[in-house]
Amino acid sequence: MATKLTEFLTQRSTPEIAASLLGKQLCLQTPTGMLTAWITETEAYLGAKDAGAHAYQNHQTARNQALWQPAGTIYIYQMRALFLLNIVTQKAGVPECVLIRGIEPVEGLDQMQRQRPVQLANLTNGPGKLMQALGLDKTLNGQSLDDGPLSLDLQTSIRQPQLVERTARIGIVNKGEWSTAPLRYYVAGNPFVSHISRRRLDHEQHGWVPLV
DNA sequence: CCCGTGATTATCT
DNA sequence: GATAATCACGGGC
Repeated sequence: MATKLTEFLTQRSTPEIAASLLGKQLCLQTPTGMLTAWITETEAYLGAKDAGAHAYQNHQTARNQALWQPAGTIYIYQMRALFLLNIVTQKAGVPECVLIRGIEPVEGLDQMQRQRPVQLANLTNGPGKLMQALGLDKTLNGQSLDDGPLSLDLQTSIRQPQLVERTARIGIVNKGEWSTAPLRYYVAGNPFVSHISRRRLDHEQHGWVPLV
């Protein structure tokens, strides 16, 4: 299983990995129950060459050490009172990662809504919002998805996007070509995606291929 | 002091 | 109701 995850996170480019993470299931074991959700929105960050990345020019600081760890390492950083979740890709020493920007709740929705008491439409459609709904802080920073309470399920309850949209990454400004590079991926029509028009939602299937 | 996110407010339909 | 514009926050450098 751990081998499968390592293969998934190292055998293709990080943009390809970011796109294929859509529909995979994120799982969190909590003292009061299991929380699971499908990934709906991701962004790829391409390490030393990427002016939008924390690891730009191999810039190492105390907070971003996790980026140089092996694939499957959890990288969580804080901004304001928010925590943002990234999954480290590629072999150790290559500081690339995928930012998780949106998830669709599957299991434990009631617990998520207690931990983030807002309307469902605003529960997990943003990188800081989803971490609050999951009840996570930066405790898991530097830990692995192979052990510990947070994991990635590549095999069960997987959904297939009908259409994956690509756009520039959110909030990367004045960074030249990196500001426009199409490194953000999301499930078209899914309501649990940030910065989307409510008018174009798929209210029936949420943008997933229907299960037969 | 700069930065991006989430919340609030304003404007249009 | 939906979308755009504006505000506040607080950690990192």
